[in-house]
Amino acid sequence: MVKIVSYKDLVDKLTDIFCEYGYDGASLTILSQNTGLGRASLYYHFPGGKEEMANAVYEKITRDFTKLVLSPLAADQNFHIKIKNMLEGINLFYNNGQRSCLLDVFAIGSTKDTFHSQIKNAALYWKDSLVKIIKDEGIDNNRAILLSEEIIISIEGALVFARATGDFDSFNRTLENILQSMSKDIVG
Amino acid sequence: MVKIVSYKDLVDKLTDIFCEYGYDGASLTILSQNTGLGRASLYYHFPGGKEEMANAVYEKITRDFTKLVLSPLAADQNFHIKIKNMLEGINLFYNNGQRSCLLDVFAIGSTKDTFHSQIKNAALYWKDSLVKIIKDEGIDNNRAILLSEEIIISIEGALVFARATGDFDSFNRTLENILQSMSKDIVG
DNA sequence: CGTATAATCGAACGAACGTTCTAATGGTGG
DNA sequence: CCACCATTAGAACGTTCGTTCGATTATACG
Repeated sequence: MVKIVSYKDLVDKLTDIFCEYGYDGASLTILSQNTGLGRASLYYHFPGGKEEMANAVYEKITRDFTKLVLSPLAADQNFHIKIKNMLEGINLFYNNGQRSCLLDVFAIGSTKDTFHSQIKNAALYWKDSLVKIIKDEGIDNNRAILLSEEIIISIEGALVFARATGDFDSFNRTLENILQSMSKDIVG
Repeated sequence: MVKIVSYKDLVDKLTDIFCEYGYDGASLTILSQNTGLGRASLYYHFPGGKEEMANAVYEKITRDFTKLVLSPLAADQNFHIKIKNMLEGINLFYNNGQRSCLLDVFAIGSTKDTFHSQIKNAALYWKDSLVKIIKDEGIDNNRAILLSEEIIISIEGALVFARATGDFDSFNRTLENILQSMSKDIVG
């Protein structure tokens, strides 16, 4: 277990806890025990309580996703590099498929109403970013949309499958498949 | 809102509630209000309390999934009919993609430990069933495994994407794509 | 070194939790 | 019509929830 020595470490740890127990399942007792901080200490860092902790975690996730997944797509590089970097970002973001719960945690339970529109926007922005760079390769709009959705669907599905079966290799295989099929679809 | 007049209706309603709030988020107050039954009445039908309610819901889901998705794959029909029937079963089971939370609910929070091995077994059995009928079409083992995983991953990913974006048409499109790509992969 | 402030903690709060109790209904067969 | 049992429900149970309090310990700076 990683010792918590900074605010960043604390948010990281909270992320893990919320992923494991869900927002509603992560009681203050659990949060206290798993962080190693007393209940009151958690309230020192997050005066808004559990809700503020969830916000901090979600903001961190959003920052990471933007940095690791979205920004590579907007970089000034050729198509294959952009896709490749995005997939590597996905792998980092989801920790080789072992952190597949990041979205589900906020999409279910008490946090659903709070974050649903944000999750929706993120998903659509991700899709639009893909559509854009695929169209830049000369693919027509409708087909670019379909390909973009297929990419996202494959990634999200691979996460679900990996978590359900415990077979995390399949996640990496899926990412490789996406890269290869993109080569065929775009170049060939 | 559908009036509850039978035990089956009750379990159906509980399924919806658990899907919306998650297991930990679905308090007895919520369960009571949304079913229209008093707290004690719920305990009359489920003496084991909330845990027994979750078990009943999970058993119902398992029965439905077996009937709608798995059994078509074991039927005595040709390959395309089997895949087609399975996809139609998926569409019924997930209610056109609008009930995408069925697994997540039990995969997160307090119910995780209880149901994880069962979910894993179901996923692997689904995959094995697909591998079997694909191999029967003359496809070698490794490729059959990859195709089977791709099918499941596409379905699960489409559910996640549809829920995130609210675009449930994409779910049906994905199911159609699977059917078409299967035609190409197997026949062609 | 002393002091201000950052950070910690266990104890205790009211509210909400899952559960159980006791009593009142509803319909069905004698 | 009555007796019976399936089914209902509100009130109260002890427990745990998220939150706050009061006070103690570390850290940093003049």
